[in-house]
Amino acid sequence: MVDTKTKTWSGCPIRFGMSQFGDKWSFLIIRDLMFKGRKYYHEFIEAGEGISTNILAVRLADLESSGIISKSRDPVKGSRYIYSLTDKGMELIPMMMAMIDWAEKFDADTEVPKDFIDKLRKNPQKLHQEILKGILVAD
Amino acid sequence: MVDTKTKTWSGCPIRFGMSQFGDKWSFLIIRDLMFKGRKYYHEFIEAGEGISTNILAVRLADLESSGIISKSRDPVKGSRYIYSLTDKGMELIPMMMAMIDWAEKFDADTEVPKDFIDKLRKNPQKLHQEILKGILVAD
DNA sequence: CAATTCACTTGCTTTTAACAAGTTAATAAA
DNA sequence: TTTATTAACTTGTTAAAAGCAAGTGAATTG
Repeated sequence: MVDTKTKTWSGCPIRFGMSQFGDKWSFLIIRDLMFKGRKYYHEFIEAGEGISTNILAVRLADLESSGIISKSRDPVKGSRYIYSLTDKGMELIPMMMAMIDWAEKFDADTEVPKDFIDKLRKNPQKLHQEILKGILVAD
Repeated sequence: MVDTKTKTWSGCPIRFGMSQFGDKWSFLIIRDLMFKGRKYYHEFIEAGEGISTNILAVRLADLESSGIISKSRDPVKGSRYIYSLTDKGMELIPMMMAMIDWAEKFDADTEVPKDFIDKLRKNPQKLHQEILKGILVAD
């Protein structure tokens, strides 16, 4: 995506957000990095959402050029890369938590672990910190 | 959009959110309704983002069928409709506020009124209430 | 050093969005 | 009481993006 048209494409914060991560696949990649512990290309593919390889490559490149994620060689296995959220990406945690909170209210089929939702509603800042520290237990 | 494929398309809250409002135009329409006081078809067109009429019609219909917005005849001028956020739509306020907060931090060009940002950071619940009551002064 | 794994890239088909023009329903003006 | 006008869409066509399948090239393992 990364919309380059729309005159200057700035001024409005929502428009800015959309220009940086405003599509389904970007959200799902950020979710994987933020909550699911996924960090490799093949893990995003295998997440089962059905993203195609070319689209994943473009989204990862876009998110990287937006400074939301960063890419580095895996020191353990040099043939692969590790993707991770930058500070800028991590600062999307509150927005993602708000979205999870909303979805849990309105979708009966949404399966968020109970203690995650409890923590989210009782002590969001603590949950935020846990996610930052990577203590979060992946569901 | 409204993705009907993806086996059951439920379980994950982020995926659910994406299925209901997960594209640029939906976000911008919600923004217009939530913060800009726009409520007519022509106002969304004239918002200047460049949405085309057919896409706007589809997005409005999708958001309505998701229960995020509702549509009714304008009592003053019966030839037009009024679109408004439902309670479900209003509950997206925290998510939108989190997004605005984020964008303001990372986009130098984002122009959010200072008192809006101040309120957002000092007393988000009060701001939330003001938006609900429609007291919000459009920028 | 041959084979394999991982991370893409390329080419083609299908779907979605953008653009322009036309249609319909409800007032407002003549 | 036609006639025009405004508002809200539809429809048809073109352009762009996504989905799919197969191929490529750099590491690393056997």
